[in-house]
Amino acid sequence: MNIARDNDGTVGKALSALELVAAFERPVRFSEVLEHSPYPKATLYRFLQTLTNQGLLQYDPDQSAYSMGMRLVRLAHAAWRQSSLAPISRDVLDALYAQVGQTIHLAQMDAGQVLYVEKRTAIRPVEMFSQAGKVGPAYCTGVGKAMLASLDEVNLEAALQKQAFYQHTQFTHADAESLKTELSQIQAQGFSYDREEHETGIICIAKAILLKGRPIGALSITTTTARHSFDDLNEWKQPLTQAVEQIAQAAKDWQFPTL
Amino acid sequence: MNIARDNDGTVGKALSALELVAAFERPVRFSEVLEHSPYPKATLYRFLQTLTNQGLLQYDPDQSAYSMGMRLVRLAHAAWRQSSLAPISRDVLDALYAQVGQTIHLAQMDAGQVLYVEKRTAIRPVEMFSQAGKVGPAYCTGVGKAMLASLDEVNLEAALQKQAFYQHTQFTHADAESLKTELSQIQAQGFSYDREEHETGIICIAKAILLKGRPIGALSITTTTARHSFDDLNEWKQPLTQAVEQIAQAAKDWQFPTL
DNA sequence: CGATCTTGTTTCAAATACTGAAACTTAATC
DNA sequence: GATTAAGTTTCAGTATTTGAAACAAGATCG
Repeated sequence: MNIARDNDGTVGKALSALELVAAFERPVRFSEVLEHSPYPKATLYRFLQTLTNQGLLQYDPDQSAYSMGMRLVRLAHAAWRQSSLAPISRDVLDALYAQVGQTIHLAQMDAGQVLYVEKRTAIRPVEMFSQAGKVGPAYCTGVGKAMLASLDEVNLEAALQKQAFYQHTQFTHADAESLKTELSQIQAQGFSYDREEHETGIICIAKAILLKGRPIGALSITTTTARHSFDDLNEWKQPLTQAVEQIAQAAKDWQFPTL
Repeated sequence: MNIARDNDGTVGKALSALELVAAFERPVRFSEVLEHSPYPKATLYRFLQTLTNQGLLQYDPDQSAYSMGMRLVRLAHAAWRQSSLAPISRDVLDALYAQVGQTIHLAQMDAGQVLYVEKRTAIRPVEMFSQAGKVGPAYCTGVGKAMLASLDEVNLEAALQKQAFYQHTQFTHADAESLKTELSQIQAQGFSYDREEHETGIICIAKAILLKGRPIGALSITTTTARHSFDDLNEWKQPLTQAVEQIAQAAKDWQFPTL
């Protein structure tokens, strides 16, 4: 998964150890981490100690297990506030949600994957980190394809390298070629669609948010095949476009960092 | 602020550089960071490069400015899910909120500070990272004092070292002595109060969540002097206690990592 | 109950990566 | 076009990291 990120000396290695712990999604014992680690015992041991010292990991002596540390939450709060589209998009999303009444996702790109930074849903208007911070694949989601379609040659190739092309449903793109064909279409029409490519029954229309020609995020309106047809999606083109433009404008004013 | 965290070789130093950028709460240029950094130019430069490579920072060539990276949000998502009380407390908080109808905070300890991991409010039921991940002082908040009061000798001393004792209002504790006196009271009565110590007009009742005698978090019900008197707070003792116990039980079942 | 195995922690010399003054390159300003 | 400021690279000296191996501390077994 992380191919090109480990070339950064001690810091890079320590972070890859952190990522290792994160992957378990539960507290893990030292030896479990060791099994999945490329580093020798002593080295990994010191990494985990350092990370724990630094508050990026937590150690529970009772279970003798490591889990992710709360310092990350604090740091992410800073990241979310200063580098995510979420804070500047709040009002726009509220308005859009009021208008269309469907589930809305705001996403950004991270390491070839889609990272959801904000969401609106009927049931629970906003869910915390349980939703924000979640990652998803780029090659089979509306927001993912929208962003890929407006990447330049170089960045696109890099991103495509990282796609897994796992066949989630019968509609999922199987390879880069097939995906590329759709990307040019998306580029032409300005909208991207998810036609049950990620999950059966789930469809959406999405549009990239551009700043200086580069995608800084994407916005999508999601529904189910039970409630709407593919054609219905197009009825949201106008409100979606308006919301995207408002966010783009806000980002421009806010001197938002380009990807 | 970070006194004892820098003794961890390269990783610790790099993280302190990251924290430096976080402190600005906006994109910063290299030289701005340098001014506030203890490291020489070349060293800091390499740190920022490494952090950027690793996705913990983002670099915007147009503004030539660094900001916090999205990888942090992804990592924090993992932390929040596996190490915060928030996921297991969701239903309890919903029920408590339904019952008392006041603002509710769920917090944990991080480096002597209070870290809010979940919240319920009337206006916007749950706010994302804009609320979760926020940090506050321990010495002058209900949740902070509740947790301090149930710490053991050693950890308490360590935590007290880190308190700023900034005089937010006329009611704020001015020093460790004064605070300690109240802590023993809190310990005796099992509840902690914020009597406008952090913000004028804001009062709350809080209670620590214990696991094996150690505080793993705290829960508070907040209101204003305009709407309630100090005595009114005691009417929530029962529901608050119940919620705290439910969360403690859930944490026990979940083998929640102790601080 | 002592032996054996498993898991976690520490040691230490060799190898490596980090350090930071200084030189250099750009870009901005006058 | 000269001057200053901001950012980037170099390089030898040095401090850190590395990881095999030895060690400790529990568990498990015969």
